[in-house]
Amino acid sequence: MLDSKQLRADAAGVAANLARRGFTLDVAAFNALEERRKAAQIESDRVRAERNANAKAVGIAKGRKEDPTALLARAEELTRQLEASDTAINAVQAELDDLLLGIPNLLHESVPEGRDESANQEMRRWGEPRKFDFTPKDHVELGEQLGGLDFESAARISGARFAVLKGGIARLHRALAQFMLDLHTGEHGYTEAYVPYLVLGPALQGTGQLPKFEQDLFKVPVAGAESSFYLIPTAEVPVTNLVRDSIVDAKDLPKKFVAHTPCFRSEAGAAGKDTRGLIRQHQFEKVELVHIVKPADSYAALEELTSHAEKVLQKLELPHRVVALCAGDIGFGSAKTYDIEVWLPGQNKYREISSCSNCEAFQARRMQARWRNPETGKPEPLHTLNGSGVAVGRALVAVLENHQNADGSITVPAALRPYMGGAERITGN
RNA sequence: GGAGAGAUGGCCGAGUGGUCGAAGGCGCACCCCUGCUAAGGGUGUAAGGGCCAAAAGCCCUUCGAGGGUUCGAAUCCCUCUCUCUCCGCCA
Repeated sequence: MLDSKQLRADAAGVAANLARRGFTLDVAAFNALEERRKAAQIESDRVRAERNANAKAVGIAKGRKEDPTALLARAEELTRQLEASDTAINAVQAELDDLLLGIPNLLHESVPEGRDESANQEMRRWGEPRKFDFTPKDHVELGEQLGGLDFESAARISGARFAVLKGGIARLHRALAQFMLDLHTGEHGYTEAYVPYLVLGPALQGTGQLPKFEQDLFKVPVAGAESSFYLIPTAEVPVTNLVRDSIVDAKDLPKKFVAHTPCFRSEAGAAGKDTRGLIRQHQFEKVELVHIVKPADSYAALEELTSHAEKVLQKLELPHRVVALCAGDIGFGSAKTYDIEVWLPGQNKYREISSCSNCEAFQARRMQARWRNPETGKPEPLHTLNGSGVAVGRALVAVLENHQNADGSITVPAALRPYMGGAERITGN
């Protein structure tokens, strides 16, 4: 959520920034609501102050054995007034919250202009797409030939957008996740976290998925309870919420977490898109990186986090490029995002395998996640960042397609062999 | 699932209807004294919001959450959540 002080002080500037993403901020509506809220709060505070003073006077009068009848009459009147002013303030506040929670984050000045992904800016490339002396297959064909990728069974069990992995490919999938965790904890200084996969609404509101994007989530009702669980769409949700409602000591920053979790997405708006293979599933695994940092450090942290995700692909010998998302393509809560795209020979193009975002204070404000700034002595919002390090399912796709051989077998990249019992190749069962 | 106990400020912990946002301690910050290795004294120290150009100051809210009783609730009542102990069950 945006800083409402900034919104009040510079509504036009905020609106101009949001317009870059194609979001129209109704400044007049905000100002009107804010005026109403302020008036209601002043009135409510005034009545409450009088009621408090009056109640105190009653106590004092009784202590002195004086007659409190007049004070009591006034008190009843004040209580009635208070009910009215509370109703008014609650109504305005609810409207204002709705408005504020639906406004996306401000963009960093370095974000390129543009309406859609065609305007994204390539920052760098690593590796050369391999020249095949045979026609490379895509991962679906490779996986089915190897007997390790079974979409038919998955469809029977759970319908579309699920997969069953078996044998060497299932192990490769597991190996990828283990490898990434070990790399990030061992070489990049992350603390591993194991977190809940079912979360409550406030956690999702903290990271920005709620209230606006409920249709993207799987909701799990609990018998007899009024609140439901949601399946996490990314580990970003439980991990970033580790600092919700807390004031972190400056000496404990930065915090860097890595977590491997399944992710669940309803893909409500993606009908017909990427229906082939493992690219877009309802359930997939991801290794997620989260940084909790001082505001002054967050852009350096974004570069660092992105480089950590790239390192995974480099060790797996997977050609890739880094792209700065343009204004119109950037996610709701992010101020700046780099996507990492891996080369997929089966599709003959680069496909997203990681998305690294600096959310600045956007999530921190929603979560009340703060640090005590030694310079001011005051609690101030932290900056939060997250990025995939990387998506395991898509990494599996990339390994299969990039390291395939003419006979349909897969060469296991050296970095993964320790996790594969030393195996150098995956062949059919 | 059953029975019981609890939830108060960064931490510990007092507080059962009225100047309680809350004693005391720890921690932290600053100051003073002393200076023979370790202490002694003082002051300050929650968050969120509002009025104000700003500071000062003042006001409101918050004692797990929500509701209720009351002129007035940390304190009484109800519901819920979480934690701990014992029993049951279980990976």
